[in-house]
Amino acid sequence: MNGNGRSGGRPTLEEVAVRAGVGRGTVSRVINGSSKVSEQTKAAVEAAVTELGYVPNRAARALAANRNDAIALVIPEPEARFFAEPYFSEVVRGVGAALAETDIQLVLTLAGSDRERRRLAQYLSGHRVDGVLLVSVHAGDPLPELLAELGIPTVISGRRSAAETLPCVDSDNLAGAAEAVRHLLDRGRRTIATITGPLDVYGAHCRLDGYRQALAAAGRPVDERLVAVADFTEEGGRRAMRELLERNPALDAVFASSDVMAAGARRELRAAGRRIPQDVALVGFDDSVVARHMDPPLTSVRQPIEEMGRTMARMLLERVAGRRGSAANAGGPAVVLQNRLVVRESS
Amino acid sequence: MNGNGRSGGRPTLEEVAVRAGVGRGTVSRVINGSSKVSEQTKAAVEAAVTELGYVPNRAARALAANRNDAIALVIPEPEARFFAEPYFSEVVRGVGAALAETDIQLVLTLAGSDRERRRLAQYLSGHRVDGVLLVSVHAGDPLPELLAELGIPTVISGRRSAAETLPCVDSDNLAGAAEAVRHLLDRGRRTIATITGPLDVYGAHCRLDGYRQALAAAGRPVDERLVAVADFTEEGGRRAMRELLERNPALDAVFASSDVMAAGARRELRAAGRRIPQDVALVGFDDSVVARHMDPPLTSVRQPIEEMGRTMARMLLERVAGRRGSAANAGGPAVVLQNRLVVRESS
DNA sequence: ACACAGTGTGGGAGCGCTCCCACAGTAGTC
DNA sequence: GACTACTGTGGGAGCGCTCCCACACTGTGT
Repeated sequence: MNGNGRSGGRPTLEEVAVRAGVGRGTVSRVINGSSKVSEQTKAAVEAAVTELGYVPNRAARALAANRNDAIALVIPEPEARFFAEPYFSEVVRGVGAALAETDIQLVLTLAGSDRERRRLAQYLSGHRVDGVLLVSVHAGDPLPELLAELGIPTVISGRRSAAETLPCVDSDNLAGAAEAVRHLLDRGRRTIATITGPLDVYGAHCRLDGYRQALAAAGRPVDERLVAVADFTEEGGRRAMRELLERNPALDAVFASSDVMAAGARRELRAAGRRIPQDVALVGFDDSVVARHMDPPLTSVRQPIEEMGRTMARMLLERVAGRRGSAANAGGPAVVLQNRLVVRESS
Repeated sequence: MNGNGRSGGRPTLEEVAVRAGVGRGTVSRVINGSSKVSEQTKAAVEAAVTELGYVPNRAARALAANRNDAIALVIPEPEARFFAEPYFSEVVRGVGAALAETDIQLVLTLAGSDRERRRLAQYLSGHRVDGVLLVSVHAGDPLPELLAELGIPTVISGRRSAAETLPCVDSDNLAGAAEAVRHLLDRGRRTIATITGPLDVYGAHCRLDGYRQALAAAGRPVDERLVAVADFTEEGGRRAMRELLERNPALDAVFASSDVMAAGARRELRAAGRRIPQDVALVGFDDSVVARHMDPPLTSVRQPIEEMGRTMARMLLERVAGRRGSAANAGGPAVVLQNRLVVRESS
């Protein structure tokens, strides 16, 4: 009646200690794989742990040790739709894989509306996670700054500019785009147009640079009439394609900076009676579901998204571990992973 | 030097109490919106809270109150690919929306490999979450049972059978399929074939039943040669379509139980020189990206996935709240949401 | 013989809350 | 005017850990 009916409940550290005939401190040391414990005691403790089916209480541990054993993955909701559809799941998969070996929770946070973003800021101020993974941050986003102030380790995906200061993981957009264009050149295409994303998005900018560099490297002049800026949407891609066709009726290849825009372009090409790939070769970017199911299947640049997620998580964990030692967000190196061209029938 | 440098740290309940000139208990009551506190004191406490920027320490709260303020969303990884691509994100979005108003964390757990599943079981045994959301559980999955034993409230998506015992949220697969078939009948199609998913998957079974019932309701006999069983993959859809064409060269419509299978079917139809929709009308299920980007765009049955996620989360929260009162998983009602046919050019 | 640095180990203190008992104050009742 | 019945409120105890100081013990060097 005095609330001491604990014998039925989940075992505590103390109970393990009693069972193993040692002190609490020793059990704690064994559990945390820490220093100096004799083999013998260690074995005894481990036996007691398995016999009792002991699982440490996360809350107690967090409270005592002042950490959370949790990191947050922040998804900027509105963007999520833009991105090649599997993007989101692949990132999660990568992050999950990196976390699988650890005892760290993945807390998912959506930050779509302004209201949600405010809630998120408030949430983060509560220091409820040890670190934060930010997916596709905008140039003007105040979140990174807030996190820096709070001293919460952060890793972002995708550089916001060439001079990214935050630790981040990106794919080599420039090289990927260049490879796509080189591929078109290799196929004998002579007049290669490109449909870009909004140029204030750094990644889109890089892809355009890749296009330019590949042409330049092949000794081809870059004709600005072959460049159309769109907005990563299908309709935008379609409009851009229409423009390009008007300006350059003789074009025989198009590199679109996203599969979705490529899908729009494809529609316009069809409407204009151009065959793919016979009349016009088409290459996209993202290697999304759209690419695989397009007719004809779309050649596309594949980003190692899962690996990016894994790398981000690993970088973050390192930072979290080293947190106490030094500055949390000291300019970590940007890791840039390679893209790969997946060739299909559209080119 | 004695570690008492707390003045700079984050404020605690106690500090708020001092500031407001009240006791700890009172602050706790205000924070938790609980009973009997005079308006006056309440206001004083709230003022102190905002002045200090107080945010409750989640770990301390969890430890003291023996709860977690967190629920887990378990994603069976391998499946995730099967499902219409946006499925995953939409569920998350719905769950996130339902949780936005609360102070409850969403913990994401991937359970792909057997190893991961074991880890998950271990994780759950640790009672680290107050409730669990299970997405697309298999008939033989031991997880629901484990959770029941542990007394952890659970809600699943998609019934495992007609006699589902767990609280769950599902969409009306039968009605959705029936609507699709009725639509084809309305369009004047006479010979309507169907490509089904594996029939031991309850949802696939229901869709086939819907097909049958719609035909029966229209007074049409159901010809079993018009039914081909596939496996929810594109290649499977293609093979099934080939079979169907061989057996019924005169068919003029196909209802596929998933968009991906429809994509396969479309390819086979093209190869066979059938035009869509002139010669053969095609309808899919899921209304995924694939459907929107198909050529021609695919008519498809749309499941209210986001709403399903929202509903699941709400059901779970109710159960978590009522946990102490009674049995956690007492046969909750299955909520079945309506599907909607999205008509596009393929039919 | 002594001091001295190591190793392992036990256990007190305390993390920031919630729970709940005790108690002051106010009001209603015989 | 003493009794009971609230309504608010304060604060002790304790949730299950980690941290760290203290205390054996072992050796080694003088």
